[in-house]
Amino acid sequence: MSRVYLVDLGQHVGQEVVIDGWLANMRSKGKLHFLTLRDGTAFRQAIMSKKEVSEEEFETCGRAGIESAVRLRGLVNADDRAPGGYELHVKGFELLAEVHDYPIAKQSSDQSGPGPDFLLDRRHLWLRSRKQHAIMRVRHRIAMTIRNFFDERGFCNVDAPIFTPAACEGTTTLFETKYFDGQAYLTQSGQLYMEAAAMAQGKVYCFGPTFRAEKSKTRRHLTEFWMVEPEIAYAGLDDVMQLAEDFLCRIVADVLERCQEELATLERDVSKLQAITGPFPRMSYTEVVERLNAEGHPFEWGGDFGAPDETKIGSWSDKPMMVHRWPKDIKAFYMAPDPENPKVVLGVDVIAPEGKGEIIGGAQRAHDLGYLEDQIAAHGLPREAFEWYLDLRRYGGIPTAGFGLGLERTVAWITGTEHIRECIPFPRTIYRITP
RNA sequence: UCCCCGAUAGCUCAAUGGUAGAGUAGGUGACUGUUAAUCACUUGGUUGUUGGUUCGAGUCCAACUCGGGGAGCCA
Repeated sequence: MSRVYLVDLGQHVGQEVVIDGWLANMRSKGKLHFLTLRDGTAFRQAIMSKKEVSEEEFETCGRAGIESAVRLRGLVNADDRAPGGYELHVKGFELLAEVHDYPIAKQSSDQSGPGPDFLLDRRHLWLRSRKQHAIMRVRHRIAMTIRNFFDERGFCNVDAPIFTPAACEGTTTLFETKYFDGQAYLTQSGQLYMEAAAMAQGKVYCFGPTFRAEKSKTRRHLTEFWMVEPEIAYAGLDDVMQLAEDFLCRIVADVLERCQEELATLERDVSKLQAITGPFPRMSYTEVVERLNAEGHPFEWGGDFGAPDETKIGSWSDKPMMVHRWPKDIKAFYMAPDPENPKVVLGVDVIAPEGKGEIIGGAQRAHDLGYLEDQIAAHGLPREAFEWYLDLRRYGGIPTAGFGLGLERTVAWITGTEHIRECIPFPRTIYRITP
């Protein structure tokens, strides 16, 4: 008799097995206990009949509270009445850790659950719930797909530093920290380092945490989030748009294939995900502005899109929308100017469907030394901090291109989660740094 | 930094300025196929803090504290 994980229960029908887990829920009906077990791999049902266990085991189990740790021995049966199709008929019960006051109560169908602050204060326990478990599994699958996708395409993983000497993009607020006798900042993007790496390795990506000290209080913002940033040497805007499209299609396809149970738990409308196939619509910024105005949604050329604008743009397609060639004045200093129109730069934003907002920002990088020097000065950035970056143009400078994808926003879109804070294990927001 | 909203039982929320309520969770009991079980009974309160108006404040006013949504900014 061997210990078995709940997810593998179906492979042991007719066998007697041992399950180590926790009591996610229990319903008692007279001389029967229905236990919902979880062990990290899945949630499955066990049934304990009074006549098949000792009096003491039956009573002890009946008194055990939610989240008690239990070891069960029993026979695996296939049964259509059991969620998941299989259940354990208990023959032996051992209470490993008794719990009677678990702080997160189960919710009833016609009542709303606990509020966000209550649950976030107990995030270390909330992670055990079905929904949070499913979201973390999808997050894991996306993270694995990110690494697999780039590895299969010959990208080298070159990670960027967390401590940086200055802003990568200048405009956004950085977290400051002491660094021995001096000062350092937490990275807001690994991109500049990826440009250096791309000129060493050809095709590279970094994948790690990123920090923004913006005082944003919205469902789309965290102060610490994960970003994957590929960068390719000898590549342009069109290359990077195609890469982003292939990348998103692969992520969606992998989740659809390997996270079916999680998507069901999350009650995700999978038809919305099945619609995510190439090609994605591509519109220039100027075309978007013209269409917005044509549809009675006034918008002046030169501004950045707000949330209502993004929602409108997102409504034009069931697929991610690629908006390219943005006004130079509202984009970062390093973006390459469009040779056909000096007022715009070769950048692209990808707006996710279903109102989930921007998930990708990318660009072809300016490789002309003089242009970059002018841009650094025009943005008021400290020239000394960028000397190494300018070296990339002095020594073999060629066009590189890449993008950044926000992991949590992608998880929120694919899982259909309203708040980004549920898409990272321990969220960091402007008012929260615990647990 | 700005705008809007909120704070009442462990949790989610009600309560014309006039006795503090319900659901749920917890507790006790019943039930051999439950699916977030059901049914009966039951414990549970310094209404965020401070001050004010009033015969009387959960309710009206002010300030403060904490939080939520959004703007800006961005992944």
